[in-house]
Amino acid sequence: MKKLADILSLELETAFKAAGYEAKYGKAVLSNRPDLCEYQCNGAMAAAKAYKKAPFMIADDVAEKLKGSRVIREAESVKPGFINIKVDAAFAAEYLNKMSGEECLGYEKTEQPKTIIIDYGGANVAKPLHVGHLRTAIIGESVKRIVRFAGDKVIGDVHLGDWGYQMGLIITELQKRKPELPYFDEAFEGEYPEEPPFTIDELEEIYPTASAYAKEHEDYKEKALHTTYLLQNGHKGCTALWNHIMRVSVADLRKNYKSLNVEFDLWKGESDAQPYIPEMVEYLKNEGYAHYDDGALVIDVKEETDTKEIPPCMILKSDGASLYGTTDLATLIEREKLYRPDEIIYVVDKRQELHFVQVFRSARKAHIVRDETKLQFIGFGTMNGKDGKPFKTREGGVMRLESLISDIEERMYGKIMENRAISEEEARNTAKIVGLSAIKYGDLSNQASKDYVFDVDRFTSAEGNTGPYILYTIVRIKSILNKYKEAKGEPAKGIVKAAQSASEKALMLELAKFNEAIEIAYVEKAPHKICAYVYELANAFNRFYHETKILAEENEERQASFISMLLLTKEVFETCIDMLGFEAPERM
RNA sequence: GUCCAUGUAGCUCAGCUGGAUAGAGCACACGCCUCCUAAGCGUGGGGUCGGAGGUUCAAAUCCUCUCAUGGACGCCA
Repeated sequence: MKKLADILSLELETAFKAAGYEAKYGKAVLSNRPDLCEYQCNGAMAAAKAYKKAPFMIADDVAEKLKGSRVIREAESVKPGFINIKVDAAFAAEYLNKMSGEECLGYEKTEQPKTIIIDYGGANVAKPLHVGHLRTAIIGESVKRIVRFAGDKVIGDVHLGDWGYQMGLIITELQKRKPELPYFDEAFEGEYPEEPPFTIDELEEIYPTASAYAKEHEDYKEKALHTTYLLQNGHKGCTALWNHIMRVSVADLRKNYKSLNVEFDLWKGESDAQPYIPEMVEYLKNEGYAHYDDGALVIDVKEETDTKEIPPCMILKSDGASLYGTTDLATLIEREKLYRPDEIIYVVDKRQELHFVQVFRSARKAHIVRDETKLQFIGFGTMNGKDGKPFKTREGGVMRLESLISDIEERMYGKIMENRAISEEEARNTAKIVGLSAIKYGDLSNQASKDYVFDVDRFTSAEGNTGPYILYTIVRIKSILNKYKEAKGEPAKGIVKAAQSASEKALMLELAKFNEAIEIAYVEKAPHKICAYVYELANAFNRFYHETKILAEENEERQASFISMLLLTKEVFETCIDMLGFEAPERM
């Protein structure tokens, strides 16, 4: 359904026209002086020049024509030429009732759904997730959910780092430790065992050990490089081991992502792109898109309008090996072939922006993607500690995601036990839910492209603009609804009556902004806009809550209206936080 | 060196396709639970919007210059 601001604009346009001015000046925007009005129109000042007339005279004319509007209850012309607007309370109630009857709470889904691939996560096989993987997972998941809600067909791809030197290292280290395994016996003819020769814990220990060892020992490093080569060229034993590594590691990754409420539709990796590379390289050479420069095969991506030198995109190193960009281009070939996406969104650290400029330009130039395929880079900033430097453990190492999460859960658990007398099991469970909201909201409430300070105390504190504060608000609503249900049965939707108090009306207008907030977040792919909206809504609700006795209200009709509004508020909240990637507990 | 981003209250951040007195939260000082979860609500102090010019009736917002910080700049991912 139409956004409230648009409905108001329509009224204004009509009024401007009726008063003899161009309709385009009649645009309603949210008031920046809530003490004076709810919406405002600045068009009279813009029109003043065109009509060579004092702005307040125009505003007067328009305000006069707005009298009798069903939507606008009050339109006042003020000082230089503002038109201050108050929405009709009955109309607002009507609007909410319509909202609660609609599938997406009044948000209009896109008419022509696009197919969009979101590339996020980027976990590395056999390496534990660490805080560096947090932002892409959280932001990517939220963008995915927003876009999906908006009606597009979305495919989330984790795009695993599952190919290359790291795998060679792991296999080499395995051979050193367990040389008797059949995978290393070139004469072995039988079936390899189904059981992997290691556990996930061993696997996660093996990589850092091997990596460190290789740096010190040249012969070991060469062996690892050779093993990588063997793997990439289909060596039987290596491939079998690689499959084991993949299975064990991916199972563990799934578990970890699940606890973050992050779900991928595709578990593709760099290895999936490899089969496309030889043909792609031939194609690039034959068609003249790529050429040799300093021994390396590159694609020139410079453009006339560049303000700085953009280096070429490298396809093959001078030793013939492929690179990051090669895999990315080959991945694009696969994606075009399998999914024909209208758009591909990469949620990646912003420091990689140049790399993606090179890849995108190469893909266009060489027609690896169709001209109409949109390629978008969403770069996010660094997660810093309280000292403003990249987030580290107290010892200065990289913090594993698991420990970060359990730290936060522990904190939330303590807080819950302080405040409520509930079973340990429920407290643990609630701590998980609330803890996740603390982490995610703390991240998402910042603009993605900026660096931000990850402050555990602040995020978990539940005072101010935090996940726990939002959840607390929702829990309050649930509590009232449950009590009402016990006493009077199932609450009824869509019977909201005109507001009678200021805080009630403020809440209603806040609810009515839902579709606009989602649209902005969708267009800008900006989860923090949803956070801002949810926070405003929570404030509006809590103010209303404080001065309104809902369950004690004696007027049945009025109480039913309150309850109906609460149902809608809860639904709006839950829809929003679902887009942020977390949920609310029953109690906290 | 070149290019990009950022700079808003003591701290953490919104606002940036120009509009009225620049907003939150934390912290600080107060006030509010015989009443639906006080993890709440309210009141107050706190600002050269990094600096200087310019465009405009109107600039935190647009343009130019400048300072500070961070980042990226062909064989890593």
